[in-house]
Amino acid sequence: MRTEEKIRAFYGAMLAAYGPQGWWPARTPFETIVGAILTQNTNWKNVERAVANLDREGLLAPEALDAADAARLGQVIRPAGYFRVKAKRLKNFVRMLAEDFGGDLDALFALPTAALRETVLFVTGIGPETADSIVLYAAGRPVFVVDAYTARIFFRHGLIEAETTYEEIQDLAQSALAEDAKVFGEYHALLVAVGKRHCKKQAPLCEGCPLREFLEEGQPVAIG
DNA sequence: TGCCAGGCCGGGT
DNA sequence: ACCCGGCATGGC
Repeated sequence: MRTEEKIRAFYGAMLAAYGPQGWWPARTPFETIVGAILTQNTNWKNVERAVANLDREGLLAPEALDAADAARLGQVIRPAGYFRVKAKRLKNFVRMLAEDFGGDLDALFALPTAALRETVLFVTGIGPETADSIVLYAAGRPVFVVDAYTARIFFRHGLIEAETTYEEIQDLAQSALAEDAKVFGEYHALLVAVGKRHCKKQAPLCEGCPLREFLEEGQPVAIG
């Protein structure tokens, strides 16, 4: 099976196994952005606590975050880990939003996709994955989000090299799939679902993995 | 109990 | 242009 065929086949297999994931798990686009920043290299469970704290403190709004003291904000989001760094990153985003878009998320989202991505990416603390998560899940644009699970699963199935870059993986996925935000969103969420259950860093738990049928015969599933 | 989680930055080479 | 240490909490 060719690489792009395989990427398409993965989708059906994952969907059949787990059903639609309905990502991003947030009530508003702004909460999606906050979650995207907080979940950097962090267990989602911890992010949920931090988001609940923000909500309780009335900080799930751009103006409130912009006005909040960074040290206090850090304490509120503490369960998410890297709390000092992430407090700064959240504030970096809302500062940009205030300065360049009058604090209006819809004004930011009025940008064409490429400009939107670049603008968000320019914020210190927002890298490619976080930017794409925002562009896809908060703004609803068709960009494919690549994360650690994406790279690991694709690599272990021989679809990419260990050195393949973020943009290369993204291009690969986007060329294999229809340009559809809904599909991209489900695909990424499903990869995370598979990854959490069956593709941990140490030890590929291929037993019961819905993608197991796509492994080459006798393929030794390299760790990486 | 150590390893890992839905990354990214900044300084050094 | 890479390479790497640092950032931090909670789950298993």
